[in-house]
Amino acid sequence: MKTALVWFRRDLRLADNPALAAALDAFDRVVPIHIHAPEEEAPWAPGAASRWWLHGSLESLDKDLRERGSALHLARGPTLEALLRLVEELGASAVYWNRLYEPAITRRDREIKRVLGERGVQARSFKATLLFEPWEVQTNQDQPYRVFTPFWRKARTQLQLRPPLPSPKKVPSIGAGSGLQLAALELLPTRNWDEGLHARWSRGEASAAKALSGFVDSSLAEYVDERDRPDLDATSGLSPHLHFGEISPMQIAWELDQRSGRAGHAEHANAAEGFLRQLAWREFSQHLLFHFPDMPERNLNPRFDAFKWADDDVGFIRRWQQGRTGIPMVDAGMRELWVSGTMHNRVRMLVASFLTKNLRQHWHHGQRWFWDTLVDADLANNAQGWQWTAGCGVDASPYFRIFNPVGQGIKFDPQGDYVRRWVAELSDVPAPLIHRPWMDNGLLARCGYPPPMIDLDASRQWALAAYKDLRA
DNA sequence: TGAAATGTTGGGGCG
DNA sequence: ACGCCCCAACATTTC
Repeated sequence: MKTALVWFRRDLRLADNPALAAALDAFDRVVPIHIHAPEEEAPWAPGAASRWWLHGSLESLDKDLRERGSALHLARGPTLEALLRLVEELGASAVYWNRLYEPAITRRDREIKRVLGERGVQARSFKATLLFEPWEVQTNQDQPYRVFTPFWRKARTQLQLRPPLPSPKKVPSIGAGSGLQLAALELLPTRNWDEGLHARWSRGEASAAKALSGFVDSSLAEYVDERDRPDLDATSGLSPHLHFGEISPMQIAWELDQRSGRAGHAEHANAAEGFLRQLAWREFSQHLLFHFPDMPERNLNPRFDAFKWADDDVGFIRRWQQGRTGIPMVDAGMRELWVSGTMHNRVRMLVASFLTKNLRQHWHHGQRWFWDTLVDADLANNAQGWQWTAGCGVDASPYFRIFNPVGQGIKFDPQGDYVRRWVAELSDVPAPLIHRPWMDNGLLARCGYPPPMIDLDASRQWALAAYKDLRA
């Protein structure tokens, strides 16, 4: 009897899982394992919202495995020691896993591969998490890309769709005794702040598939036109599912292609292409992080190191975090984040612009808050997004691009429904005033809503001046 | 994946 | 009919 371990990390699905499929092909017994070792990802160990998601996703995977005659074996790190112990205990001759690309993880996994190899244990990793591995897309001079559009132009020509691997009907396993209980990982909050998360999200592979089909059925056709509208339900909501690998980008790309091909309408194809382009941002972020591993810590554009941030202002940062800035669109976004663990992408850009430009607080503060509160917190996406808005990234928004949260509100939340949904104090304010309630004398006091913590126009001028300094 | 300031154009009111 | 002005709409420039 030949036994393999399949080491689940952020590929918490059974369908389209190349490591699992390959192990099932080649071995008599396959033991699915997950090793809890957050300290190995320091300083970017998963935040609170991510841990909440992980709990549910592991629970779901375990249930799906049990329906197939197996179960998820949980262990605690250090990962290498846990793997060696399990290999020994189970008499396994191989460990299979799907690749991740973050610096701390690639470093660790390379070492694990080396040690397993030395001990005569076959260690194989697979491509599963991305459409393009970071080294697969290169300029004609064999360099990594730094700008999204040329990256995508090149990658698009290389995209080879394939049908997703089917979910195995059975996972022949053996009891891998003495595993940990999920509760022992202590992933869930001790204080009860996760009601909003439960209300918004269903975790696990089946929920991910449902989110995809729901999106494709009801929103894809309008995606290009409506994806910037936080007041509408126009986005896919797939990002946390993707982050934890409950669904693969290939499953999504394949489904999009099937639908647009079948429908045969140009607009369907156009919508599918638009969504694929958004998926490509995720690929691009991973590409950048792989080639520029200090992206989460350091400005990709070193000229920006000289930028004069305002002194850290804990009071400012806290008001931003709590959604008490007095700017309705900013507060709506920050409260949506706190309550539901997510924020509409356009609003992410706008609150980030507000923190880094109007308040001129270092982008690290925003990055860290998002890291802890987003259920889709992803090292590459998060770092790339913050560097983009702050203007210090390689393909960054130019320094003078400062969002006006009032203008953004009027444009993308025209009736104010988004603000009313998240900012209870403003629930009775009519559309013309909703994005600038301070224009009506006495309205703020009646609503119990704070005045703007900062003058938008003056702080804009201030930021422009600071950024101009940098250029000189 | 801006916003505001400035420039240009063209239609309509009006003497 | 014509020129003039106003101004909205759009385009371009600048930060």
